[in-house]
Amino acid sequence: MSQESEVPEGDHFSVRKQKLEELRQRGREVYPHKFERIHSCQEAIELFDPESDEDLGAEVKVAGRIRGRRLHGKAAFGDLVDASGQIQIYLSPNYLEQEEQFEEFTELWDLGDYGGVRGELFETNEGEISIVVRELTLLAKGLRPLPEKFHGLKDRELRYRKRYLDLLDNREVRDTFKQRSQFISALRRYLEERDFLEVETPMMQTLAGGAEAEPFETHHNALDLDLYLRIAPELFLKRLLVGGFERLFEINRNFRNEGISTRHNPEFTMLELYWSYADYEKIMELAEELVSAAVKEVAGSHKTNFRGEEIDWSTPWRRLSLQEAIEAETGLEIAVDTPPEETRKLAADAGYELDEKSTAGGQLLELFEEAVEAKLTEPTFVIDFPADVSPLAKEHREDERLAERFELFAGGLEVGNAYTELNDPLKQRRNFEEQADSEEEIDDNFLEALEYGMPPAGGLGLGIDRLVMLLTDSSSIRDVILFPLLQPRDNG
RNA sequence: GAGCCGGUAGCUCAGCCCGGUAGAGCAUCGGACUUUUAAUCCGGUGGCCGUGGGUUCGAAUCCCACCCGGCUCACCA
Repeated sequence: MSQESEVPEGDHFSVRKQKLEELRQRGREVYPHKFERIHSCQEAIELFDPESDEDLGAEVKVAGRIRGRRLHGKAAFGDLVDASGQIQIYLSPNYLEQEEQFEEFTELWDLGDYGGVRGELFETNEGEISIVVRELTLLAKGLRPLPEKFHGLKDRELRYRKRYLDLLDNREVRDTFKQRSQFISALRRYLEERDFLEVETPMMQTLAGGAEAEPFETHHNALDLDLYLRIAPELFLKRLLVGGFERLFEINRNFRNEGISTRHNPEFTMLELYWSYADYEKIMELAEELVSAAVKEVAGSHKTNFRGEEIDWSTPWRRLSLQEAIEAETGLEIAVDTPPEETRKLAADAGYELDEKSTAGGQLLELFEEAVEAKLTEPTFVIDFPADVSPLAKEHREDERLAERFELFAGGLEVGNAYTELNDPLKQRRNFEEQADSEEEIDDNFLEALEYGMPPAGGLGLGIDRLVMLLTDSSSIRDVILFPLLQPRDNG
């Protein structure tokens, strides 16, 4: 530096602020507006010609964050990182156009600062393609130290609260979220290519219907109107079937005011699609083609690993009825209309403690969830659910005690739910009335829409977060949601 | 909501059983060093030991409550 160092001791933050001031006093812009980057780090490396006899190769102009720095008196090395990768920069007063930039770099720059670099490519004695720096531009001063590079950021709480640091330090995290994006993009493309229309329906609803879940409540001031965040888009998407859209889908958030777990975040992403004139058989074919194609596209293979087990997404997928699934796992043959107390007793004898449910179907479902669900590793359609737990599904064409409904499981997780949609407005009203608690309001506007005539249709819901968990071998849903909900803290 | 585990320097971690006044590596600061790459060498700074209470002459350490997080379970998708 010019005379004595102006950088006294102190904590990281104040030391860096003083360096920033010192740079400003030297006339340096600390947060410039732009930088004409010409090459990514990766492109710069690829530009290097190992055959050339020249000491110095092509001129490049790169920008990124300084993640490593090795100072050697009159020489210095730095690692410049951008989204494409990283490249080493080499500084020496001999090469810099402004010699004083050398001590700026060694004394006033810090790890984590953003910088732009112009210089020529060369290969070091150790064989690393590097840039000998001619001109150095500070692009943004960092005031806090980044987590240590070698061990990375490990603290789970910090990783969720400060996801930007997690992304900076942990490559797997970056890869997971890239794959999430690619997966959703692949699903969308597949559906668009088949003439499905993407729509958006209300997140804020006066009645939270389409699923059974506790909603979040909110309020519109100007209308003085209580509203709910949606728990499902289903009832609105079906209105659009009435409106004549024959193939449609929505990829968006649902909100459920329930417990948080490794499989549950209060807001989560669902794909829901509806297809006029299709039934649940056709929806099964679509679902397996859609998901296996998207998995293949993102993973490069139909096989993925989840919690140490391989999942093979090749079609066709296994199909078995709910009753078959229960019998295969427990040996219990239980009819859909076996009274709930009896089912509970039979299950208890077989070693399954069930919560009390009011309906026969509810008790059967409980047994399935308890005994079977976690064991369904390979993609499996469990079909033909009890009608009394499927109020939005059409009754089974061969057995009115059943609904034409399937759920999709993989890796022990429920990832999909689908029906031949109920389009009989009178039956739908009866189902709502039978199901509704006395307090609960029925969505009359939806029923009115059905009364105008909804075409026969199949519908499907896919839990995107859980599919991404399976795709990326993430054991917690928080690892596939960039900012999972956490209890707020003072610092974060 | 319940059970178990965890919270010590900016980061990664020891110390806790068995109480005696706070440690390491990286980062940071000062010094040496012109091809290093987890650079190296020498010397420093840095802590309300999650919060509050209790026991004790003395608490990071033992006890109680609470906060935050993780895992398992419950509710659910």
